[in-house]
Amino acid sequence: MSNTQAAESRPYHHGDLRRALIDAATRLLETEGPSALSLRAVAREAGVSPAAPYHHFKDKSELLDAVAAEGWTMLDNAIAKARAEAANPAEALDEIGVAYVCFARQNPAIYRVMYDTARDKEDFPVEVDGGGDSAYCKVRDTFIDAGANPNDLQELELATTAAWCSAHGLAEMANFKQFEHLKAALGGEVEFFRAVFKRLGLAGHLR
Amino acid sequence: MSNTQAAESRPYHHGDLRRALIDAATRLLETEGPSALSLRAVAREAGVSPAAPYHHFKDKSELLDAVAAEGWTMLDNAIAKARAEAANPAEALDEIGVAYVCFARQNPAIYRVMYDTARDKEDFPVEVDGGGDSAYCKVRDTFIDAGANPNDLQELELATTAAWCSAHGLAEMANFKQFEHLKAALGGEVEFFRAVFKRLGLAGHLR
DNA sequence: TGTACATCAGTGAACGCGCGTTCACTGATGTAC
DNA sequence: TGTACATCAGTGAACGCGCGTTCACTGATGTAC
Repeated sequence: MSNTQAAESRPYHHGDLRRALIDAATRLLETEGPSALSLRAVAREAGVSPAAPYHHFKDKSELLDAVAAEGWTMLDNAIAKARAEAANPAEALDEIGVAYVCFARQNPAIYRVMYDTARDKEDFPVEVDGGGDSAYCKVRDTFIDAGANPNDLQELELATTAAWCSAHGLAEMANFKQFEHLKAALGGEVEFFRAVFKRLGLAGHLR
Repeated sequence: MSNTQAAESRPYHHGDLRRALIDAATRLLETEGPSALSLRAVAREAGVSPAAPYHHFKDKSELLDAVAAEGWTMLDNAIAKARAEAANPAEALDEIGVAYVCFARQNPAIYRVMYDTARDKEDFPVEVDGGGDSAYCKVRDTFIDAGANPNDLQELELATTAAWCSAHGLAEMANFKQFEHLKAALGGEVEFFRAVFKRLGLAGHLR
């Protein structure tokens, strides 16, 4: 009806279909769940034909990779924020954990895709080596801040791994019904997460 | 060709098709991966027609539930064994963790199905309440053996949850390439798992 | 500034596929008398 | 022990479906002269 090129009319070419497809996939993922995520459904959600995505992604898995990559960036940011806002390094470890699990709880389907694609590649999408600023490195550096010996690399990696696995495990199980009375007793879900990390005492027995 | 009713000829009725279907699903899962697990493929693997499974399972998800249930039983047994064989309660906590992760590593696809069906139900398939002998209860009781106050239920549940989440997280990430040099440095995968649990110090700071 | 043309980003119809499930059926098994 | 019959556990063909991907195409955009 309208011939303006504003919001309601479809543009001649799509401003940025790549972006729109990633957003559409994310939206679908969170509203319909991972099993509903087909390339056709993503195209439908974005309002383009089923063939259009192929101009931006080699195939379906490349789209999923892009969604996952965006998820890791979001998670990186959440961790950086938690670290920056913590009062001290020991608290930072707990708060990073809380932020991690909160991210997973708020974006469960994206979180799922992040690990599914990682598992397929048998590859952690965060650089473990090198002085990068990946999420993994941020956690490791926080252990050093908290008093870990920066020269005992093995101990440092074990500590980081242990912390990361705990957070991932909690993230995956956080929605189980069995935890509901614990959450209620502790005054909320976030408090429950914090209590679990405090119980783990991540920074408690550094040499 | 043969008219004996021994192994090579198909029996008139199938001795125990329900069992055979669960086994076929398990086999497919571990050889082809979760995405290959269709009801038709399971029937094919078991050597029956696509409609045959419907005499034993309402639908596909009921088959998956049965596979998952079997997995939980296997995991329960592995945990019971580790607990029984440990020299003392504190060691038992670590060894239960190791046994847990080893089970997941040896049956990755079943493990995946176990948690996928659990997640769909938002339900831990181990009884948390009641004096049952589920895996969860075994871990909790081991904490009591190790000196936890049996009357501080909240602390007890937090400890059990923290331990369980750690094990689950490690199980999901154990195959990532980034851990390979840690495994090598520690003398093997199992030693790596043990080191992570020791680092977590599960029993270390009980009141 | 205007025109010719290559390139790019879409369309929509079509392909072949495997899926979950249903259906009417058949042949073996178990039971009542 | 023998027969009639209900029940049970299979078969195999068929259904409709949505999927990933390809194809020839078209219309808008950008560039060279």
